[in-house]
Amino acid sequence: MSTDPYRVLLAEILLQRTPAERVAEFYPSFLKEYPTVTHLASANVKELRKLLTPLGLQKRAQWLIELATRMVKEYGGHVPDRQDELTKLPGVGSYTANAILCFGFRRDVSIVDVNVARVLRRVFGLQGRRPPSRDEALLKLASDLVPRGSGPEYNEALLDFAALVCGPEPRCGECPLSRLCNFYKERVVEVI
DNA sequence: TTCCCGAAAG
DNA sequence: CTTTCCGGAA
Repeated sequence: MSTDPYRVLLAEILLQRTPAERVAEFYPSFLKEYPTVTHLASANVKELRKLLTPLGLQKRAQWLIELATRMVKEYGGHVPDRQDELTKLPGVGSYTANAILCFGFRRDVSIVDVNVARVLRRVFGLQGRRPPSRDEALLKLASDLVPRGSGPEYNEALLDFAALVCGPEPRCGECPLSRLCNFYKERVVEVI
């Protein structure tokens, strides 16, 4: 796992509303073109946009350049390591900021995307259908669950679990959590 | 058609 | 609060 905050930032911006598998396909070429914050800050908008074409959301080209430019000017060419500073940057919301803090700086913060939210709601029997970023109860729960010292490993596992096992169509038959999952219990009752 | 490791703008 | 950004695979 890459722990260079810049690489994490770049990856997380590319992953927004974009399948991880397709990002993985193009990420190496991005990193080769723009290996550091400084390279990205002086990037050509049109070239960057061309690289982004197969991934969609081309606003990200403008975001990335402004982002890098401001990191050079305001943070000495480094990625800031505070949530409030990160979310001031274009294209960086609460989710992306937490992902950078976790995977780039090894902070034990929670990372709650729509998939993780689905898992937590199922397991703990929560109702919410609001966006995860505004569901305070869910965020509190998610935060309390992060094991001290293992934030990155825990979050990566949870993300993968949400994608591979507890997806939109849950695979309860091969799920190790079914015994303690509220959703599974309700489901069994439903079948009977 | 929906969905993808969201954020900004309206 | 809702819409828009965005292409491509399933």
